[in-house]
Amino acid sequence: MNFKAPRGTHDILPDEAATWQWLESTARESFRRFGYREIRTPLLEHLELFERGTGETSDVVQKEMYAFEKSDTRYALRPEGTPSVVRAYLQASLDKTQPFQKFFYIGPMFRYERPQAGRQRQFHQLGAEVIGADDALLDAEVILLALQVLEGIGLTGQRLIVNSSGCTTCRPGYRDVLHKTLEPHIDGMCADCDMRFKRNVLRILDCKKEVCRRVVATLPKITEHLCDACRAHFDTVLQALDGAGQTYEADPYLVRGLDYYTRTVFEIHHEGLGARGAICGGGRYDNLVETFGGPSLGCTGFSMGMEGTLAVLAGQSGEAVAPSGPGPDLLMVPVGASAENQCFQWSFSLRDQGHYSDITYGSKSVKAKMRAANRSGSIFVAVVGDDELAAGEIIVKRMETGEETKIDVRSGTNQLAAFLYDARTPPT
RNA sequence: GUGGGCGUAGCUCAGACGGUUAGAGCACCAGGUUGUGGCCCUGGGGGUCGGGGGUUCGAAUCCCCUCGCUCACCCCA
Repeated sequence: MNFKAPRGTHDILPDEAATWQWLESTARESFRRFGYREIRTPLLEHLELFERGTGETSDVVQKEMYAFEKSDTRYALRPEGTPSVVRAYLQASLDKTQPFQKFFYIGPMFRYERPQAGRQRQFHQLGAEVIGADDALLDAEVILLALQVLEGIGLTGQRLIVNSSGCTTCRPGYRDVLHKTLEPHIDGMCADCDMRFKRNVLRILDCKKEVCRRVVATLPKITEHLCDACRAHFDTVLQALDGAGQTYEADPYLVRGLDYYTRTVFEIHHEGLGARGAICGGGRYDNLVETFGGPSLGCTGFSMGMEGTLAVLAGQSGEAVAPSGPGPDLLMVPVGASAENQCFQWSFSLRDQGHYSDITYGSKSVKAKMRAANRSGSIFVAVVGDDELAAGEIIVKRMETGEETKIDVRSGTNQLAAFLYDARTPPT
């Protein structure tokens, strides 16, 4: 083999594609029930969209983007979906015509990282975005929606973690408090935290090193420093989750990596996903529309990693999660060139009449073709040679029982089609 | 970008104090049935032992380099 798929990318072969389609259709049904409509945006965007949207200080933008220049224009393969959705919303002037929108998307994203469990360079996300309202209930809605998708595919054992990250009014104050409280301890903490102390103190909160965790445990919590509006917003979210009977863990040290988050943030974790526990994350981002030159509009949403979700599900159920597709209704095994041509035509005609019909190809023995027919999962198989052509009738064999039925084909496939139709219609 | 583990047939793996022609199971193909599947029997194809270099009379096996996969860190879905 001369070529391999690039590192961090992989093929989804037909057997596996069935599982993906099943995940997608299950998610689509959840989106439909919640009133979210699909949006499809380009995989290719202007680099600046993510620099300003996702945030110049985020690692995603700083070192993980597939960026390139063509004819003096800088492009990037999208590393996430949210900025594109907001851009599309504004570009279509929806803020002026129908400002409240619920979107969902499903598709590939690209980040240049070292692959590991549940993480690829081309990976797939499904997600939802609500633009145009600041109701706390919508935060609860997208959380419940994300959980609904996971329930829909039968996943169990997921944990919901929620927090508020404040807003432009109260977060700066909390940041100062953290700086002051951490100052005396920072020397004893890890090198990464030393960096975070200078660049983005909040990140220190979710450092996993034992030394740092001990210090973090003594730090003031953001929930104690929220402004009144953020406090009330967060309480409403939690009450809505309570009301829906949804359990959660309020973790005051939950921090998210993208710059645009305000107020509600959440993650859904699952222990089946190795070290990185989050299969889904999201929250509110009330400043992004304005950042892109639009009006001040509240937004909230989530995105879910599909590779990770399927990996966790596969681990849970042991093996394949979706059945492979059914075989043909009728598979014809032609013997000889004229039979092959006739079977080809009959098969084409049967398809026209709504049946999944096919013929075996290749110059193999009948025995070999029957083996292949058996593997294909065909309900009926018919061996067709000169005798059948001369008699004008073929013998279809029900593979499961071996039962054989003669069918007249002198006037084409009508009787054959009717037989196949009856065979799959349960008797009344 | 950093660190650990692993690379032998399509798959799962044996073979490792260096020693004939590198094996098994599964899968695949063919025959046993001149035109009938599954089960069974028999046979067959398929490997530059990830790649390159070195040590040696001799390397899948020892040494060095390299590539790939994988897990973890960073970060994140």
